[in-house]
Amino acid sequence: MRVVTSIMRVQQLLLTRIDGLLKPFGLTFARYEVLVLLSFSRVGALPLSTIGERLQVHPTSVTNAIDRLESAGLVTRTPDDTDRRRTLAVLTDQGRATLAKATGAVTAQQFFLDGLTDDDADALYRMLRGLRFSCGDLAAD
Amino acid sequence: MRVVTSIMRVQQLLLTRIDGLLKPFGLTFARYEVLVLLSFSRVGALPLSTIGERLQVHPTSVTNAIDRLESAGLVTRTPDDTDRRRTLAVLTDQGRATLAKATGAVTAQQFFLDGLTDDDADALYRMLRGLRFSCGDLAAD
DNA sequence: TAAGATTGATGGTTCAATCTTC
DNA sequence: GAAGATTGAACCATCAATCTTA
Repeated sequence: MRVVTSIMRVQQLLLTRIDGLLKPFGLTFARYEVLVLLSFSRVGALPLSTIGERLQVHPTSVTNAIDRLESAGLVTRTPDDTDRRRTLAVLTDQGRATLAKATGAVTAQQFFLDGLTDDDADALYRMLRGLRFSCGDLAAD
Repeated sequence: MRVVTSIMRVQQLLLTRIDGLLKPFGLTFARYEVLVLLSFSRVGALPLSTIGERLQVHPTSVTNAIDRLESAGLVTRTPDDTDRRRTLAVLTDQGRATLAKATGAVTAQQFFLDGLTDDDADALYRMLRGLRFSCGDLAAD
C-alpha cells in the first residue's frame, strides 16, 4: 500500500516539475504528450480517437487538449474525408518548432541523476510496465 | 523519459481503480488518505495545516477534502483554543466506522499480485523513495 | 445500432488574493 | 510582518448525455 501512495507522490512531484519547465512555452505535460505523439506520426496528423487510445485518456481530455493547442496555433483541426465522423489533428510548423524547443528544455533536466543509476531506471521501468499490465493497460510503449 | 510517462500511466490506473473501490463508501482516495491520517493520530484530531504537510498537498486541497468529509458527517471542524488561527479536523464515530469498512475493501484487493513479488515491491518502493528525495520531498513515510 | 467528437457536470490539483489571528 | 484557513480562478481527469455520420 505504501507503494501506491509513493507512486501518487512521485507522479505529483514530477508533474509539477515538468509543467514548470513547459510553462515558458505555453504548454503543459498533457498537451506536450499530444505534440510528441503527432510528431511521431510522420504525416504529422492523427484522428482524435487515435490520440486518446495511444495516450490512454478519455475522449474529453483529447478534445480539451486540442482546443488549447489550436488556440495557440500549434495544431489545426481538419475533417477526415475517408470517414467524416473523424476529425484530424494536424501539427503546424509553429507546433513543430515549439515542440523542438520544449523537448530541449525537458531533456536538459535529469530527473533521476541524484537517486538512480541507469540499471535501476531500467529495472524501475520494467516493474512499472508490469504494474500497467496487471491493471489492464494493453498499450505498451 | 519513458519512466516518467510510465509513472503517470500507473498513477492514473491505480487512482481510478482505488476510487472505484471507495465509491460505495462515498469516498475518494484523497479523502480516504485524510481519514487514515486522522485515525493514525491517536486523538483522532489534527490541524488542517498539519494534514497538508503530511500529505504533501496544498492548503486548498485540505479545505476541499474536509468540506466534503464534514458534509458526509465523517469529520467535524473544531476551533483550536491554544491557537485560534488553527482549525482542527476531528474524526467522528461514523468516520471511523466507514474508514474501517473502506480499508477492508481496499486491502482485499491485491494490486501487485499478478506482476510483482514481495522483493520486487520492496525494491520498487525504495527506488520511488529515492525519486521523491531527488525531487525535493522531505517527508518520508 | 455503433463510432467519433463535443458539451456540461463533478472531483482533483494548483496559484493568487484575502481575512483573521499570532 | 507572518501563519492558518478560505475563496475564486485555472487546468486536467473522468462520466453522462447528445449530435453527426457510418
